[in-house]
Amino acid sequence: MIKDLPPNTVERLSLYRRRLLNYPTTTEYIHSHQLAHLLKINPAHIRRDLMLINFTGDVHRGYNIPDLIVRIGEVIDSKRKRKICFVGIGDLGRAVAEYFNSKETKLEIAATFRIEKEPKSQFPDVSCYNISRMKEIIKKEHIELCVIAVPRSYAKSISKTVIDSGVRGILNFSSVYIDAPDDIYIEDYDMISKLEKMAYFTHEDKPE
Amino acid sequence: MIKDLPPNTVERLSLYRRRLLNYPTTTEYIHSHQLAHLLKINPAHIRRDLMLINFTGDVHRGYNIPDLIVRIGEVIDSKRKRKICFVGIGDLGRAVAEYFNSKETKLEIAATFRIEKEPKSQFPDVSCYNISRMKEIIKKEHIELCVIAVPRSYAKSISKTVIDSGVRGILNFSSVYIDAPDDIYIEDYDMISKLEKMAYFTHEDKPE
DNA sequence: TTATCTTTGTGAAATAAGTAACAATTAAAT
DNA sequence: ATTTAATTGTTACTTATTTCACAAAGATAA
Repeated sequence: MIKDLPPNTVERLSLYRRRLLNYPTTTEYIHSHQLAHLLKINPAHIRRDLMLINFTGDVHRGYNIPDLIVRIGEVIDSKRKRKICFVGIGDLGRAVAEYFNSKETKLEIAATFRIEKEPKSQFPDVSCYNISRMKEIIKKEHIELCVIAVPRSYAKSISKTVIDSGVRGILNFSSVYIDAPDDIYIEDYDMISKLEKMAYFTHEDKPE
Repeated sequence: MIKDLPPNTVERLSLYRRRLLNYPTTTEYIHSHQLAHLLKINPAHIRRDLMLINFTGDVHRGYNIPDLIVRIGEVIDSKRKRKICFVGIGDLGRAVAEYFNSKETKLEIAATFRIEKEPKSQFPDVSCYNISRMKEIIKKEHIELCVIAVPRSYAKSISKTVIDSGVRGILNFSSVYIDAPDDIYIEDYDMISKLEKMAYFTHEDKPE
């Protein structure tokens, strides 16, 4: 862990690592502009972020990939494992779950919850419960982080339950307002507003 | 439609409207600080955004809700309907789909695609096809926007197909790099980096 | 050996995003 | 009629984020 990095830098460091983990293992070094290209950002941005975490590269070969992966881990990962649960998020969860099996991450999917009465598990090694058991399981498993992607009508009470259960952070896809104490980290993602923004910036009939 | 609004303003305007549509219908006016509270932002921010779209409020009653909803539509919506497809996104899609039935939106889910050989539709009125039929359907239906949430191994070829089919914008949840021409709007959302960021900002063992 | 070229590391500059502050306004209370 | 109180609209300010631009370093080629 390192001091107080800007939120955007933390997020980018995580992205750098993900990209590097998928980089051809035959290459040992990468230049700032190569990594920048993969992320569609400016090379100076990369250099600046790495400067912030005191990681230096070689003027000619660039940055050593394995070392950088390790360094990013030292900086953004906590020492212990952090447990996550997914509430009502099937497909998207499956799309990202493969990463959670890598030993590079300190995050672990400890449980999933669904609205159906007797849900079947979507992931091989992760149990899936009905939402009525959330509080019990979250406490028992010491789950700290939570992703919520349920319809409006459920979201409010579910968020209340997970907060009561001791969760420290929520990634909220549900588009409802979550009222939480200041020490709970809430990140809202509203897919519809992203789509409406995308619609705005992709249509031609712009002039009023 | 109106001039060139900052991307973040467009996104917020969309959020304002969503919140207002869910506001109790008995209330006709809302103050900047009330709306700000719902969005966890600063009231001045609201006033600024509404200033940008030339919407004025009443010094005492605040902003007229129905009028504001209309004005936001004039500003960010296109005149015609825009069709969207979801690829490999079941649950999250379902969680947001209810909004697309409202006549306030110009967005319409025209099709969903899944990896399974013979997928069943998740939405009452939307057909679901196997991904092999994407190009055909996207062209036939004139689908312009696309949300991709498939596992890594599929993402690359799917994004290529949808771009070839004429889609104008992609919301990419898949964490793979999408190489697209400049006139295609790509918005990447990486859930894992969000979770890693959340983990960083919610753990106590911060000092190095 | 010398010149050329490329890339890092980083201060400075530029841009974007968000917040504060307050005059102007006017309803409601006195 | 006068005061009080609240809220908008807007300018100025602050902070955050991104990009530029270039010296320093050193490999490679001439």
